[in-house]
Amino acid sequence: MPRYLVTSALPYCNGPIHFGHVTGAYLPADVYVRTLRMQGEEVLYVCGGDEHGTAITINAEQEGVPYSEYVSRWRTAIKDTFDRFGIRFDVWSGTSICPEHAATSQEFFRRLDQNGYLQKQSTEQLYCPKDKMFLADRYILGTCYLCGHESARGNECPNCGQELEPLKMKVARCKICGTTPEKRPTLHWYLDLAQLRDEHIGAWFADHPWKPNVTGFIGNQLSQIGLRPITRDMSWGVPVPEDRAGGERGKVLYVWFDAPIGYVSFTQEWARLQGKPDEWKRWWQSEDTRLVHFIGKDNISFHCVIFPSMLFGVKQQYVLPWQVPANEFYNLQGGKFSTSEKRTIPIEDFCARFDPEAARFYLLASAPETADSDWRWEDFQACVNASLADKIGNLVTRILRFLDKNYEGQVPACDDATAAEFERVLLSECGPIGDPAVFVREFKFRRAAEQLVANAVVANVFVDRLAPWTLRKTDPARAGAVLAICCDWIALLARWMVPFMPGKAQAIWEMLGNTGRVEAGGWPELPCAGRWRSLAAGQKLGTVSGLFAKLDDATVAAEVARLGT
RNA sequence: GGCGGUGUAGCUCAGUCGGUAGAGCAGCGGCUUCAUAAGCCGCGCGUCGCCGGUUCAAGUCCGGCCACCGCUACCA
Repeated sequence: MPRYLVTSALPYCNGPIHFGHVTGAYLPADVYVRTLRMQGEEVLYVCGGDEHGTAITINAEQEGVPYSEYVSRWRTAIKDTFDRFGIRFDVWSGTSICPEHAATSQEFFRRLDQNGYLQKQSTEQLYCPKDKMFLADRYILGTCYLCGHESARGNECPNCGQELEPLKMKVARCKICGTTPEKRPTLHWYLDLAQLRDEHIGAWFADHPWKPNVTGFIGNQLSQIGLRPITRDMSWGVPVPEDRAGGERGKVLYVWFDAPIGYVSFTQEWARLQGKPDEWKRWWQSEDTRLVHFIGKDNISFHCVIFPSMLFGVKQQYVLPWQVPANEFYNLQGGKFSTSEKRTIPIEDFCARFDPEAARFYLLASAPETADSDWRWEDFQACVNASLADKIGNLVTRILRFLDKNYEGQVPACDDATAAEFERVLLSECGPIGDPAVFVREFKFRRAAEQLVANAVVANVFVDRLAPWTLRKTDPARAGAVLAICCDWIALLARWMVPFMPGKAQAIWEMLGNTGRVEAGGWPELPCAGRWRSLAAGQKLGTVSGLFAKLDDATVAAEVARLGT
């Protein structure tokens, strides 16, 4: 029996996340996890903040707050977004706060070094004598040697857009104090990716059935990889372990190296909190584990080449990724999401005026699974109004309100013979019924969302055919039986809905008069005659209310106008 | 420059191993009235970006071209 270790890309704690992140790496993972859980699979869902690196130190310094405080603030803000959208991890930590993280990252470094996969090289870098530190690219200002622009950043000129080499920069100066830096040699460690590729990773990648966009993205990158630096001169990060540092000081692991190790260290933290400190090994060092990384396309190289190389290189029986369902990019109304340029949808503001569960559904239905895609407000409106409110929501209210008015708010009786007759109609003549979980397991969330709506339509077709509002006048018992079947179908729908819209699913469950959690009964199999109904005749229905609020044209137009396009 | 992606009905997109082009939305017509004026049924010959090639047969493989976009910076 396999167990599923699911991760979502560790969000970089340097700013808010937006819908693109949510639909790219977090929401699909949450749906996947919820679905597998209901199907009885053993699943662990791991995530947390990626909290080192110079982008963070520079921004924290500009704000004049300690690094730890800066990342803590963003870690909290990002987690708040996940909470609002019902994305639930089994463990949520951060690379700068997880007690296990530094030691585990150092252990990776140590093992890779001992196994001969690291090389040391000395290079010239710019050093600020006043601040007594080597300057990372982003800490260097200077005159662009290509166009003469006077305040080019160390690695890129904002004027001519060219990439720059810091050492060639004219009139360079330290971004912190303005002092002219000097060149000094510095020693760094490099990961020998070519060796790891030739030993195992190349063949492993080639043999694996990846999503087409993953295979395409990696392309011939494997043939070009070589040494990749894994240390930097700075203070914010995991220190190079003393026993391997050879007297070198002030070196930390490069942020890209320690970040994915967070998946491991966060699992260790989770295990300790469970009171079973060795339990993490069962997840990471077992052949039965299926490791699934949900990421965006910019992270494909890391999760399909570099991190697997690290996992393999330590030679500790770590499992390598089983699937990497990478998504493409998600745009906003035809343009990129850009927080700095206000081309975004502020999460808190959105949640105050719209339904986050409806957004969950739309984000999944429009996810960039095979190509870049867009949040379009008009599409969101159509999705909410037509699919959610009219097809699903209205199905629930039309049936339950009818029962409230004419059947004392109870689930009517339906004898076996009548049930068999109606089941034949419902299951074979009212449209294509499908199991959304089949698509979820294939990482086809758009199709899964479509199938969910299609399954609701089946009941609309059924009730239209049998027309209980007419039938009731001549044969109220038979009309009641039609509605009883509909109630059972709605219960089934609620269970299928859980991974997509957990709150709505629970609401429907309770409107049917059920108690407890809707997911408690597990995942429903595709219904087959005589074996799918769950409600007892005479069950008292709960309070019926509308599930989805519709969006009017003016509201949508206002949102589009706010984007200024 | 290099790498990659996309180009299929008005719109958004599916099209697995090559074998007579599909869905949803919008639009048009009809039925129905239980329901958030909701529901159901019917209606789609579109040069599958362009040119050429392979093949009995190509949206689906190969070559070239055009258009738009992204990446080449640890920001999904």
